Amino acid sequence: MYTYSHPRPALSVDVVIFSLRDSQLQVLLIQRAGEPFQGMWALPGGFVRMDESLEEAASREMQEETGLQEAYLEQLYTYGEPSRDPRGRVVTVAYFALIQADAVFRKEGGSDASQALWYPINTLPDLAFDHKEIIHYAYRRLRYKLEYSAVGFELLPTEFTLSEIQQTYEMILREKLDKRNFRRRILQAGIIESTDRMRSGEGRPARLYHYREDAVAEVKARRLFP
Amino acid sequence: MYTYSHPRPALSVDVVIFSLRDSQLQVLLIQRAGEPFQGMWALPGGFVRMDESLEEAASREMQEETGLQEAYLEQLYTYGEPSRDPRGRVVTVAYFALIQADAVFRKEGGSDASQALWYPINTLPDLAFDHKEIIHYAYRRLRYKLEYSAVGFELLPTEFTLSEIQQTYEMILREKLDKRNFRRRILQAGIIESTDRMRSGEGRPARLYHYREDAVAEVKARRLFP
DNA sequence: CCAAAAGTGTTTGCTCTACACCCATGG
DNA sequence: CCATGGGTGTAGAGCAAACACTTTTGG
Repeated sequence: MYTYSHPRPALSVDVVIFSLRDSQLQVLLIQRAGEPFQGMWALPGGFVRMDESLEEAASREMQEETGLQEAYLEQLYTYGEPSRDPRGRVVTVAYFALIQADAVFRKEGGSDASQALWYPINTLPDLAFDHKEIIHYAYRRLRYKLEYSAVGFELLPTEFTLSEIQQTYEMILREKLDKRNFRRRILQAGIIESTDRMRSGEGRPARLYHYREDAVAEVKARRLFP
Repeated sequence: MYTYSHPRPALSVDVVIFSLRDSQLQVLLIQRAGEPFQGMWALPGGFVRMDESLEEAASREMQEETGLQEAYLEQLYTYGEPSRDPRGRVVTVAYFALIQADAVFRKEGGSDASQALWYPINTLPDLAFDHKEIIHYAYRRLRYKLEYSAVGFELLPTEFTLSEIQQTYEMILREKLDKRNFRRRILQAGIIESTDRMRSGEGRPARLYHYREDAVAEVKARRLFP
């Protein structure tokens, strides 16, 4: 069943890196230096090395582009259409990553990227390969997970106000939420704790909260047939 | 960024094939003919060919083992730990498949499998590679999807009674469901239609229903923060 | 004192859950 | 006529949604 000498597809990882920047959900893209799709934008990614796991490869690519090692990282889907890369067979394992808004970010791209830039999810440029499809799927998964898990906190700094969480949710879900219901729910869920610190800005200062690492925030989906 | 001459992992697909047999959820396994793990049981699978997509490869493997081409097939996860295959680097894309209970089944295994057998999900034998982990993840996903989608119908014959659906759900979820609530929900969901046919067995004959192909049965998960 | 954002409860409707008896058929 | 599984409705509890005003600070 398993043999050793046969033609093999190349195997790469691509990472959809999300972050909140300028009050928008943005994706990190790099501009392609060479052919094909020269000058077009693409997801950070590269080939999987023989001695690293897929997750390590994704983490390494992210580190190379952003300087960040610690982030929420989740495998998304594996794309393997024979025609997805014009140069030959390349199968890619896509990951999606969430970066905290206050994380340090190394501006200049990694070794092999000519340029790295953040793009708002709603105004993406033309993308190389099937990367547009990958990003849209990642965005769909993010919205979906937001509804039944606490993944949204991965995008926030370690301390945040209730209004900031709500804005995050509104931004990603693209809908307005009721302030009182939102606060009641999130507090009842027991996944955040209030600190004794406040943040001053315009208007009345807001209490700062932080995410409870030990929180079990998975919520059972409503069953079709319970 | 992309180059062409570099060592590449081998790429395979493995398929977790579920079916209801003898009123139990069962998985199709093959017995390994050669080393490593000779004589142990494993998932049907094999290498991806250069000219086929991943889904085509999974479908082909399923066809070789079961004789079935038409089935529900969904990509599950890609496993790529460098040490998962003792012979070298093999990355595998796992799929899960659901086969209707009344589907014709070619008993003898395919070309390279010495033997193929159905095992109840609760009494699996020792498994080669990381296949136990893969099956458990597939089972978890199946249970999960059952709760918010109509995927359960993929396991049923084209016509079925309400009791049969309920038994299917109870079997997979491993819990007893209330008959009246179950029936009300499934009928209100509008994903099945009654026929004018009945099935006689012991006791009062039961009305037969069939699945509406055009049904939109995804149910919004209960939101943590709506 | 005014602008800006933070913070706070209650009512109403709907959905989920629990629960028990009669019906139709075959032997 | 009896055993077997099929089929049916309702009341109570808990959850989700809608909704507006007061509080605190900085300028």
